[in-house]
Amino acid sequence: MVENLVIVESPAKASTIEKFLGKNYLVKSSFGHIRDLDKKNLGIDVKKDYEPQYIVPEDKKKIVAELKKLAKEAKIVWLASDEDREGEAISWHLYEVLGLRQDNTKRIVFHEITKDAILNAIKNPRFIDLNLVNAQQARRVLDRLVGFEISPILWKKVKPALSAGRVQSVAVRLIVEREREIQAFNSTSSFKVNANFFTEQKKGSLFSELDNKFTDRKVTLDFLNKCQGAQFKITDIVTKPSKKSPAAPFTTSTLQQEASRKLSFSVGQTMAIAQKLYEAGKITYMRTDSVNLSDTAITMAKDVIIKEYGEKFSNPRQYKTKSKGAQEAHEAIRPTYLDQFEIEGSATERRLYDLIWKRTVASQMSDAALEKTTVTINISTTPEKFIASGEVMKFEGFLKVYLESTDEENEESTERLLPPLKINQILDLNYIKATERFTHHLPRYTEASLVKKLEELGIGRPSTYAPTISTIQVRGYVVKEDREGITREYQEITLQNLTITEKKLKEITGAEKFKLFPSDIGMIVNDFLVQHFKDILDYNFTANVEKEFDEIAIGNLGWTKMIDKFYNPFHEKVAITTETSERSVGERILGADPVSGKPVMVKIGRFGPMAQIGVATDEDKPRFAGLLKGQSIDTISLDEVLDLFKLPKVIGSFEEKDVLVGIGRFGPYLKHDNKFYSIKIAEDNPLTVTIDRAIEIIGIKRQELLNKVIKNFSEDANLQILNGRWGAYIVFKKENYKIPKTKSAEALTFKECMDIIKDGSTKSKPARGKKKKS
DNA sequence: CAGTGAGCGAGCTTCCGCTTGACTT
Repeated sequence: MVENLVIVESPAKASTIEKFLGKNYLVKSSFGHIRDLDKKNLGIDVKKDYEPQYIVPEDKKKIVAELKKLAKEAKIVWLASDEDREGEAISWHLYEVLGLRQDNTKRIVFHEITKDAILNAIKNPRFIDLNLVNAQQARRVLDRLVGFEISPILWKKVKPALSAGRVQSVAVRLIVEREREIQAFNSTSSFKVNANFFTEQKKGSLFSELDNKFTDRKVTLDFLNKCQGAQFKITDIVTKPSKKSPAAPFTTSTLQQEASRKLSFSVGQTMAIAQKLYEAGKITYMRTDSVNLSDTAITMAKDVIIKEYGEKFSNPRQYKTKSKGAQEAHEAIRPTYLDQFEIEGSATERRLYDLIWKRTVASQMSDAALEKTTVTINISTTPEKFIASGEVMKFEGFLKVYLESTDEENEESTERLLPPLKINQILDLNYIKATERFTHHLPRYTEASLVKKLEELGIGRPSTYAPTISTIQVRGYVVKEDREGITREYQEITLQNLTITEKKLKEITGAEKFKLFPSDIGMIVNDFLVQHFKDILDYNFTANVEKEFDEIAIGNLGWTKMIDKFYNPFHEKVAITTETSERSVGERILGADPVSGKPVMVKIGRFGPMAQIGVATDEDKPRFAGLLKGQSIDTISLDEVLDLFKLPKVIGSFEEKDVLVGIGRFGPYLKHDNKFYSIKIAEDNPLTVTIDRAIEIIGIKRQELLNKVIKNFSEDANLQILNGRWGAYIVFKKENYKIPKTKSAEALTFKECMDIIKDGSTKSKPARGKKKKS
């Protein structure tokens, strides 16, 4: 029997702490929350003052039973869950469920996993803070009420199995509104003018930009005409020191952003890799909103920096959090041992570790010192000026290790090293080039930039960013995809050797990679929610209720009182909306069909977005067509819809059989000789695909099928060895069998195959259907 | 796998935040 039982939230933490505490302490983990509201119904007795109906979920019963047993044997139970709202609630639930008593229970907290911090916590126990617990109950109950009362309205009015919630619905709203801004955006163009001068007998060159942009071609030409034969003189040189400071150590959100920008990881991937590193003891806890480093970490960093880079590079500092609603129960994300420059592990683990190491070390290094020089160049014939700017690094500082990336698209910079220059120097013009540039719409969100935005709004927590991003995609509100850019023409006008030449050039614009786009369902659900639940969809809703949770946490407000004030008007709104709102299928009438005169509309059907000509009556059946991937109810035009009804059609013949192009359940396809061939929208347009291209597609598919077969057997046509996604496998009568790793697929004989089949142990199970509930 | 598409409708779906495994393909 052990005298002291310590309960923390995470098992990795438990084993670390146990080492610090010695034999008299047994450290166990609760694996997060051990109780939650009943899931089968609302889980709240609204009539009994919102009494929560807590149950221990199935997958937590085992750990609860074990803790209960250990608690009974221990003299003192130390509740050491995190020091935040959720952590306090975990301690309280443990207290209740394990049947603890005041006299044998102590509540302790620490923000860093160091021996000093733990021992210090043990010396300063307190009791469970019920006000903080109540703030958590209010948070929990509010989220349940919002989610479980609004979602069923969506099932009724839009589509079954949809969901709404305080966090996810706002995330979707951000994406829908950004998309609409982008659709409404009108790009304008202007001419950016750069000049390049010779210096020092044509050895060097000086690059500069005009302090003005011209709105059209004519004004630009006028300007260039004036510059022909003009004199260019340096009138001013200003040199100013400047500095750059390192970014704060990683939190969950900034780690997700940097791993996305620098390593192209999705937020889910980043968290999965970080979890591995954490469990291996390589980094501190990865779900945190704090930028704090422990004293030991700061000392460690200082030692490493002085040893590796020298005294001048060291600048120990502590950062302050800027994010709204941060609870700072943990340290920032950092390497456990800063003197471990690299680690063993998979490539992604090593890369993420490297990123964390650099960020942490850089945060403890000196500012970089720069010198910025701005040179003004007058033009004798016109008041505009050219500006050349240069930057010289005086001291590298933290930049030796790491520089944070930004979300902005990389605009070409004119800042570079300048050649030696003097005031009143006359410059010899090489060329002036005016390039037409277009204004940009705001960028679409990536997973990581959406997390950043949510954090700014104080919505969601480190532990939920990745799951939220996943939920809105799983529900089909949002898709992450690439979009190909379009080719755009732009003009370039050059003055060189006293002649002006004009060129038309082409560039690709608007290409997107791994960006979040709202789906039709996402837009319809969003519009419905914004219309009927404006206050909950408000970007400040969370911030406002957080203020009330804070009041509850300091004992100024009763939690059921707060909920009551929210629930009464909310529930009434739910009832009214259920009663009176129209079914919402996002129907949009685009005009009349030029052939029949019947109305043409788009809306959400049973199987997704569709177009329809005519309305169902007793004698008339409407015609239907599914929308293509990439088309949206919100933006599709009448012509595009009419095109959809031109399919299916025969586009020619091949091997004396018709080739048909159509759009089916799984997108556009070719049909030939009763076989189907998918058409990829990114590569071909089903409406304009030619017979020649169709034959090519058929050929490619046939070749793929040939490559797929590794071996046929004359003994039995049912038996084949095929090449699949996971290597070679055996197919026999439509069942798949794995090939033991010891055998080579090509060399297998008929008998060996039949033995494998008879044995049956490597038979693959049928593809998993819908997840069974646990 | 491939031209579905409202109306009677079984029973089900859903929230946010703590934490890790179980699972194939």
